[in-house]
Amino acid sequence: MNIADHIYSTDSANQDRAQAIRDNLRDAIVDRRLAPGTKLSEGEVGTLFDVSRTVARAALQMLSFEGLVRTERNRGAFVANPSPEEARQVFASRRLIEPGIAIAACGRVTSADIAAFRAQLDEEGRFIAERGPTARRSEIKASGDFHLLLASVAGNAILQRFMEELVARSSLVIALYGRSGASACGHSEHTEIVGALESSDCERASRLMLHHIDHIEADLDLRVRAGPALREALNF
Amino acid sequence: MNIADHIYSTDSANQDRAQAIRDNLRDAIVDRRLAPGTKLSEGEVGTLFDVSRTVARAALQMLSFEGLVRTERNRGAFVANPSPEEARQVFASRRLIEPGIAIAACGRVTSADIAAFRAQLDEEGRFIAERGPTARRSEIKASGDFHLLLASVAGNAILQRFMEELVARSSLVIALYGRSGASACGHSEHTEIVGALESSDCERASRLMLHHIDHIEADLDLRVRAGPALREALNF
DNA sequence: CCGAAAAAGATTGCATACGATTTTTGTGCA
DNA sequence: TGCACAAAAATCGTATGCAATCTTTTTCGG
Repeated sequence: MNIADHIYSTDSANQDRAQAIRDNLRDAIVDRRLAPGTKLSEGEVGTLFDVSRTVARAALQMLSFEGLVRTERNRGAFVANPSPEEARQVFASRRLIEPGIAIAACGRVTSADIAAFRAQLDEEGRFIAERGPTARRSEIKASGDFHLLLASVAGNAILQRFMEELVARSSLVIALYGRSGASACGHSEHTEIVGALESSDCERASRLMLHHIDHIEADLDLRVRAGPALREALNF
Repeated sequence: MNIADHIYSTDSANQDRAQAIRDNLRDAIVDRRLAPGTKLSEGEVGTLFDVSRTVARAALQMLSFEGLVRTERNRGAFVANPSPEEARQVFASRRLIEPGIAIAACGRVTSADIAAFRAQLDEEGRFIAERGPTARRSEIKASGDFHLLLASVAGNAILQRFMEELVARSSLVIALYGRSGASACGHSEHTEIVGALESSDCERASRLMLHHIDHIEADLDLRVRAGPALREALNF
């Protein structure tokens, strides 16, 4: 049994190893342990997870589909470095989809779901209270998980997958363009949304979600700067 | 210039052959030249397109991500056979997304776009007038292309890709569960939507789109039947 | 000393090879 | 004939090898 197996046996009984590697890399990207622009060479990924380039390549292809890595022919794969325009499109998509997801979830939410939401909110709160970069990462991830939980409650597998992609890309965007930690604010908004769900006020849940997304995007600084392009050119 | 060109010209010149094979297979699936449940073996696809299994496998993996192909470990890839529940989710997703796309497109549409829409509608009309299964296939494809054209006008690459997936899956669903050819009706609705776009009546365009999707779904017979499961069991 | 061309090294794209698993075919027995 | 079981064929999952392409280093002329 190799290292990778040891790590991921608990994670999930994924059909193939490529998917497990994909999940792991995605977490690393979303957590910002892998900075935008970082090169992900097939060989390196392969040796890191103790698989051949074939499998590593498949994992990178999956991430490329999700928009988390960008591949250039004969050059390789890099952690995506979304432009301000892409960032705007991500949030435009979320503004379009998530209020509807909130309504759908509101119509199907059970008491067990509410309990799951409460647990999720608690975890979020814990990470916000903590200090340090690790807690910060966990906080971003937990914030995204709230939206994914909502999507799963909505009961539409297709929309759920779309949301997974949008949340992951949002994490990248926030990492790149986030100005402050308006996270506490985000947390209170999450709490409000759960409250609306609990009282079956679907219209309110939808409206709160829309405002929430607006607030997240308002915290971004999407002005074009030379920074990212330069860093990109220097292959950093 | 067809829709596919329209979509991918902006994206990038096709990176590799796998993508070309993917496009080809997708067309075949959407056109129903490949029936749901058909086995797509890596070797067969490879020899058919004169590439190695490696490349064929990559193409099948892409289709699997789009939901057009279902892969089973150690068994292979099959053209997707969406269940009635999946069909409902596809249309629920479209009801959520496409009215918003119509509004976005309405706010950005140019006279050149209108001309493209007119050409698209003309082509649709031609296929409807013709008889025979080939025209029928082209008609379904043209109908989908209308929605993809609208998505491209909306100017959001992420939503555009979501729509590509949803339209492709819709074609599968219609092929499986379509009752009649309410296509003429669909055509007239497309015409109306273009009219709304032309007069910049965004609210109306959005409303017409929602009704249009409802009409398409209303033409489906989503009752569960033994048929597909049996055919599936027989590996046909 | 600096810049450009050339060689060396690294990395990707793709094909092929081989073990593992599944499916099909063939055979013996009731 | 019909069924269980084993051999054979087909197919998949994965590793590895080679050519093409890109990147880096070295070398040489100015």
